[in-house]
Amino acid sequence: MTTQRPLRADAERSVRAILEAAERVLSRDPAASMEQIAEAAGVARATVHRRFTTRQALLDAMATDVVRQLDALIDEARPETAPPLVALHRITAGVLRVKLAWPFAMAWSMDPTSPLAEGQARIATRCDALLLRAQADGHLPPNTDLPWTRRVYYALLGEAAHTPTDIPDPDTLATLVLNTLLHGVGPRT
Amino acid sequence: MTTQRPLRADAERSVRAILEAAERVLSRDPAASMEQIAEAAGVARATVHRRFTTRQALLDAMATDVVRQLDALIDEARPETAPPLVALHRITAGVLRVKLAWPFAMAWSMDPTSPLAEGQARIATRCDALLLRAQADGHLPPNTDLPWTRRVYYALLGEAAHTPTDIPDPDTLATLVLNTLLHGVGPRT
DNA sequence: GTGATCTGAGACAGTAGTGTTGCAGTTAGG
DNA sequence: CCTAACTGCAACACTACTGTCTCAGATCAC
Repeated sequence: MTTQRPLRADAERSVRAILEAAERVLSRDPAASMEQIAEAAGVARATVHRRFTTRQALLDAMATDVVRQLDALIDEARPETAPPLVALHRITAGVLRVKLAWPFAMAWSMDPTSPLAEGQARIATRCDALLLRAQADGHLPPNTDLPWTRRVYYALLGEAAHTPTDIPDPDTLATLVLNTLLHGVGPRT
Repeated sequence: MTTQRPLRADAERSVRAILEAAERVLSRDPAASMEQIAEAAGVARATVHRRFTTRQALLDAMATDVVRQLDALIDEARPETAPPLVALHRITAGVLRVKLAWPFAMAWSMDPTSPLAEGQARIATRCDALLLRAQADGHLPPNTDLPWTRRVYYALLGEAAHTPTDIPDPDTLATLVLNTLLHGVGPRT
């Protein structure tokens, strides 16, 4: 939808500026107009429509970009070969980085009404596979409810990314998320 | 804003129908128009505007109603006298009931951009007080991060309410939420 | 029953956003 | 350097929603 033949350098710059501006503006107000996005990007409204024929196309581009980042980040964590908890920590920190930089795109791309069911499902599957490895290593009980576990994991990620403190460290947050996921907030016996 | 002198019986009925229709429609599409809401309520669009001068007024009324339900439900759980975990279970089940019946109003009333900061804060305070009692009874460790605990609790409530299964039982869900909150998904040692 | 209140229907003006187009001027790239 | 690609600007048609108003008729409350 967005690319047909390679764009010229300045056009490529416009695309980036628009995507980043859209993130800034929409994370503050999801109903913001194309005009507000254009203004924040420092381009004319017509230019936004030239690069993204429709508002929906812009949102899709943002979501696609985020999903691509997530896939890449999971690859880098070596989820099939690294020790499960290590891979889990890497992925958690990586996802938090993306969430902190692209909160709107992230939320939208994982929304059930978003047109990225395929990407969502692929990521969920990879997540489940890693959780199964963790289970095999005894970090999860044999009778674990896998869907519930994944949903709790997602929810904790979302919550951690909303931390009010300034400039949170993704690795610290990842530790918090995984500790909470595995052991809850109750006393360690 | 909404009530000045007691409404006539039929007007009261319209108000209820509109509120319930708004919940149905907006939980499917948060951007739905007043016309769609009116149609779902079985009244004319003008009637919606007569009862709620503005779209915002309608949303506020929904949120206010939900906050009132939450306060009542917390009262009934006797959070200051009942054993902390018992009160917590009652409240959890109650909140889940409200969340299942009023998902949109609930989300909107707890949204940071919603104009109900006061109610949100009061409920958070009551929640914290109960968590402190649980801590005093040894159900939470002494060094507990209370805000994080509360946010995890909220997140788990939200996740449990999105359970895809049909007609989930609030008490079963409450047990799941509290077990996960206190012990996580890892193996019980 | 009677008057006050509420409703549906329809029309109205006003606002705001979307997506398109044409054109003159700028910029990138071979 | 010269062409093709890109941009800003301004205008345009279009759609959709909001909020208001009027009025005739239904419904409630006393």
